[in-house]
Amino acid sequence: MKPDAILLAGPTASGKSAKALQLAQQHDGVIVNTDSMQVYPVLDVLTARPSSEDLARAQHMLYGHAPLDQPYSVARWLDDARAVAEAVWAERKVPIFVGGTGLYFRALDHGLANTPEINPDLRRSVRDDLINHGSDALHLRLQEHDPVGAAELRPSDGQRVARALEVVLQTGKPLAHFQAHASSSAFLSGRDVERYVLMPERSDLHARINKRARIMLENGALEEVEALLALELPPESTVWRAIGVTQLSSLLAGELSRDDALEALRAATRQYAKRQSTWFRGQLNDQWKVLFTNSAGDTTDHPI
RNA sequence: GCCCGGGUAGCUCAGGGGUAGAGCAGCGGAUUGAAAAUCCGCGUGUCGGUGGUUCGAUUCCGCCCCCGGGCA
Repeated sequence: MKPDAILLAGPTASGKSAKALQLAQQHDGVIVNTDSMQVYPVLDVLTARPSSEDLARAQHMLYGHAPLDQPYSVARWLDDARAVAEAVWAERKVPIFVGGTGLYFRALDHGLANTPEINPDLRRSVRDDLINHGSDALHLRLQEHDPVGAAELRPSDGQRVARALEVVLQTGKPLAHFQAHASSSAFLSGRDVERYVLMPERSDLHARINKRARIMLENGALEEVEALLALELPPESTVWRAIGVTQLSSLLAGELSRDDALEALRAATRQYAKRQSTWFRGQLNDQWKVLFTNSAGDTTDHPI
């Protein structure tokens, strides 16, 4: 029995790509990227996109398709994912959503609030204020317009404060107003969905991350960052946030030795994997099945 | 062999007669339109070993071990 869709989550370097290929071959599936950085081109190696061998073994969608100089977001991704899923279903195939971005999986499962598109000028002005005046100042403004929302956010959480502020400034309604209303974007609801999350033993995951970072550096990650820098993208481009960009830029600038840059890349990746693990532990519901792999390589599965 | 300097958290190091503290690493948590983002919390330790002085030693003294550097 084929499911309508399969969700495969897991921290970075947990072996998602290999598992995804296995599932794709088993179910005549199409692999759909569910990672916020692999949507961009250029940093193929550094963002650990599937290799050309992997791409040849199954159909892959939403990898490297997002222009670097335009804003992309979970909402755009969710629209793209729905379009892809419908096309895959039309071919009577199974979409397999694979990635490490917890928020994207949350959007798949629960949809997003129906918040209107924010005017780009307003958006930029709020983000500029965040940079120029700090998140505390922004939080004070939020208190005037949306005291309830402000009370729920830490004044130091600039990103969420800015988001709440831009919504209330444009719509006159607090963000919570939109979040409280069910959205129509949870297009998987009512379908037969299998959900898996890969959870390797932490020490094993660290070893895999450390090894992969070295291989990334040997396989052209540095040249990718050089190519990215040459594009002279605006500072607000999301791709600058990809792990490794700052570390390898420092290496290119001569501010870090190769060994120090490698260690910094590894540490940042380990920290990211930890945040991902926290998300999966805390946010995924009992419809998810955990595939736990211990350091001996044995995998056991259990409900989350 | 002798003379210095050093041995304190996973790493780099500070401290000093009342069982110790920073940075980094690490660990836990939050997460609704930049989410690989953003934010919150937590020192995890035979203070090299062993004798001695002392009410009390990681701190002072002796001896031993180890790591640097110098003189031979």
